[in-house]
Amino acid sequence: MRAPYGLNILDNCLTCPVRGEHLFCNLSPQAGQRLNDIKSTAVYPKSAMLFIEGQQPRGVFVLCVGKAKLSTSSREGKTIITKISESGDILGLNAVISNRPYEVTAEMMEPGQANFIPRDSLMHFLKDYPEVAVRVAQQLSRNYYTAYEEIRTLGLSASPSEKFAKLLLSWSSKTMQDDGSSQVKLTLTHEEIAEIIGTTRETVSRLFSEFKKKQLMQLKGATLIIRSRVALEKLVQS
Amino acid sequence: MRAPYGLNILDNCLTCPVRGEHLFCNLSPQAGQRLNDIKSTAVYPKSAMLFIEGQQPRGVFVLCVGKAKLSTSSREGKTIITKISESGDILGLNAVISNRPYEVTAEMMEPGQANFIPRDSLMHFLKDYPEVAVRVAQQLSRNYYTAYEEIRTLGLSASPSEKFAKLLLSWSSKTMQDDGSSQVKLTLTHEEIAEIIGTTRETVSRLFSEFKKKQLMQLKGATLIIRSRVALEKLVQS
DNA sequence: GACTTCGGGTGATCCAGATCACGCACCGCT
DNA sequence: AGCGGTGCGTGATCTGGATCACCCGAAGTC
Repeated sequence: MRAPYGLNILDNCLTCPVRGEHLFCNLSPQAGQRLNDIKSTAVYPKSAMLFIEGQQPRGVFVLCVGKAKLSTSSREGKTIITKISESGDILGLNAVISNRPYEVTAEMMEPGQANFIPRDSLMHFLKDYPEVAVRVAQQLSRNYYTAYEEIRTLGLSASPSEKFAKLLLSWSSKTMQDDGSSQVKLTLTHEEIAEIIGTTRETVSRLFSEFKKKQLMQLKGATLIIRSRVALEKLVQS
Repeated sequence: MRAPYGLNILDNCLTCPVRGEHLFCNLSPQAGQRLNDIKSTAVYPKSAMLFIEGQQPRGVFVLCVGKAKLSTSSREGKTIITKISESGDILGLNAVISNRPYEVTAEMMEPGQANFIPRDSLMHFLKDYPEVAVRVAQQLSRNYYTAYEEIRTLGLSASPSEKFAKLLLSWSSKTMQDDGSSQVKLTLTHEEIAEIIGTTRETVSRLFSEFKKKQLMQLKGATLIIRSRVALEKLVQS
């Protein structure tokens, strides 16, 4: 299914994986060249940690292949997953720009590959190519919006069912069909889903049963079929 | 107590209110001049809305005098306050940079004054003065950290008591004494505090009694006396 | 084959905090 | 005074999920 990772894709890894809409796309030739010079590529096994919450920011990672989960933990070990990053995403940008410790832990969920750009090189790069600095600002601002959405979800939507419905909707919007239904490969465990919506594994289990019973979704093997977005949206308040 | 607001302070309003550490400080003379040209100043009464969640971004506001509360609401009217902004803060920057609707509502909590910079002017300003663009990126990144803290608080710390303790700590850190105690003027209603920590007014009332009983704090008129940070910190987990 | 490990399902119990429902003090009215 | 509005304190009740405690099946692995 997924493209194999290997040297053959290294080259186009920084060059606009899908729709060419990400940070380092459509740069001037010089900027592109410079970027190529300062980046280095590495392959990571499953469960590899790109960086860990609290570490000093070494640099940013541009995820090329594989998914990574971003999470924070409290001292007692409670963990929340704030984002599942995919190919093309830039990880660690905030920490690097503001020179504060990484605020999350980034862990590969499957074998994959990423470009690394050291902090110093990146900062110089931004100084030399102001066009890129503006792009970075916009990227940061998008990150902020995502975070804000998260705040709204956590702060405004009370019940686990609501957050679960939101999560399903966010999944379904990626693979929309014309008739309003959609199919998603379910790669997360109940435990992980629980950490995303801030509840317990048991509750997630019960939510699955409940939603199936209510005909909101259906499960065939690892394929999740979302029946109607409309019904889900009714569950979502905020 | 608070300095009166009036024309006499207009001029230094953009020039580094306290420690000169904010976005538009220490600019080159040209940049400073340009900034002066594109800004305009206005006075706002209590309860004035600088902008409202969902509006198209007209521009940014630099708060000069007065406090403003930033909040989001769900459709059913549940509201959370995400930040109490004070003099020197820049409001609406994210929306303007990314050209998305304002993600919060900004409402003056007391009469005050702010500089307004229209979106277009600001964007041109950033293009012309790349040094400032980097500063903006850093400011955005700080905003992001604040948002992230909020997520941690909402997502990781379970109980209202914990969040309340956190809030008290954040207040106390502004006016620290040597002996670890501190005094704060309490300007918020229980209702507002409830909206900050995501609970109900009644619970906030009970938290006040509880914390007083536990000798964690004391209330003299509108002055809140925080006894020991250490004890509060024990309540805070994440 | 016997083992552990991991993900998942489900019932029973419990409790913090939301909700409801008051009463009370204070302030600005006219 | 008399009145409404607003903020606060507190009891009584109810309930959604966390927690605990199992069991089960599938997939390694020795």
